[in-house]
Amino acid sequence: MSIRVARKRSDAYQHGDLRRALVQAGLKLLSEHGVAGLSLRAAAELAGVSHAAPYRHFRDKNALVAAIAEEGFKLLTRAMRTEVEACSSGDVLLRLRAVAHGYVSFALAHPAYFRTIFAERVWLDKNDPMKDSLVAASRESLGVLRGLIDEGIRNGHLRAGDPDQISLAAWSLVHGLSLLIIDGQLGGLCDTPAAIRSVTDSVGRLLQRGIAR
Amino acid sequence: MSIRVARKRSDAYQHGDLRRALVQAGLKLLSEHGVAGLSLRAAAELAGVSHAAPYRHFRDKNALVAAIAEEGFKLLTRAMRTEVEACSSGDVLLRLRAVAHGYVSFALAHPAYFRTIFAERVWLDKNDPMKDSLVAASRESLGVLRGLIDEGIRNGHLRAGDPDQISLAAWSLVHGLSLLIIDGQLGGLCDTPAAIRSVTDSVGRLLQRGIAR
DNA sequence: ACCTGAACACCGTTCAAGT
DNA sequence: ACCTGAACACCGTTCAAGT
Repeated sequence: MSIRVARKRSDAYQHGDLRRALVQAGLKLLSEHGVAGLSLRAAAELAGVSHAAPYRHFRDKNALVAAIAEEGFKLLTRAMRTEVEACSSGDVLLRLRAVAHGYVSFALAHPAYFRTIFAERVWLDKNDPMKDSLVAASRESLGVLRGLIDEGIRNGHLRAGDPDQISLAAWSLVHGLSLLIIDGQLGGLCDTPAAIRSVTDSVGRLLQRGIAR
Repeated sequence: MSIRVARKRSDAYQHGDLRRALVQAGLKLLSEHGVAGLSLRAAAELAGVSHAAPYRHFRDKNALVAAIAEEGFKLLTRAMRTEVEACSSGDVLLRLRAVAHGYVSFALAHPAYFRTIFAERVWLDKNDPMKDSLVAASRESLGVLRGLIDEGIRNGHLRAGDPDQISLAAWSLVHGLSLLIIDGQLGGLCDTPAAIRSVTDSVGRLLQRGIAR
């Protein structure tokens, strides 16, 4: 996907929607140059604006990263929902596997983006006024998984248990697997989409055997 | 733990063991100022040496990070071994839980360090001549987990299965859980050692139910 | 062989000044 | 209200020069 960044016309006094343009620029930088390539100055330049201009819209770099992360969670949520709907099965276990696949696939397709979403500094900055909406976006992402687990427990396809614990286990599993792959720990094990599905499924099945009735 | 960095005496021509001093300085910077606080220039200053001196020992910052990561894997390995030995049970499942606890505890005790160990750039740089020993250190870490799983399959405490798959699932689970906690995703759920053990155990049990005989 | 100091191209952040 | 340009304190990296 090619990301468009609205540039300020050089004869204009104002940009119009600089905030949005900076977020788009950040996404472009992340996807083209990785985490290290994301800088306020580079984003400002892509938006056709001076390097100090972003400070009218974000109080620091971390605030821009938080805005990008929020956008990222929405994309992650959509990626998981799309997989679940494509599955179109009544079987909760199959749909859980689809969510897992959506999660891992998103991470592999947008590694720098995925890492940025979970970058600690975004989460540990208590004063960020944007934090509420970021947390909301994150909860919605996790909600896709959580909803299926609740449903499985309710209709008896999953063994009775604490849904918080089960969600956390499932989330940890797909999160860890995603990071091990994109950090290169598995030595290029997952190059093809088929290989991704195979690894995700086989790892997921082991947990499923533990939580299924 | 307070980390000592050997400084060059200002009247001396050479440092003596600058390479080692820079790695120690890196560890100190990581533990005191986080990932963002780790810079070649700051490490050089801690070692009492000019900012260009490190380039006689590391071809770039990434090479220093790789050396730090190698040291980190050794500490991680020791942390897991210590937990397993303290467990002193013949039960593979109990010892697996001890390994899991060692892994997660290490991550929570040294978050910046843990993140650095797995930083993608360290792994994706194919040309780094140090990569072989880094990979060896990483394999030894994973070997602690892997050894227990092999043993469990051999003596029948674990269900028969592909040990690669089972190891990957277990590793993904503890890795994901560690990162979700240190990245603040769980909202300060794990503040006390008891809470860490409780979460690790409950999540681990779900996977164990899937892989135990 | 090992280290220094100056230099270059980047950062994030602040602030007075412009429109 | 929004943006610019200069400034400051940091980076990583290179390179001629010193011991």
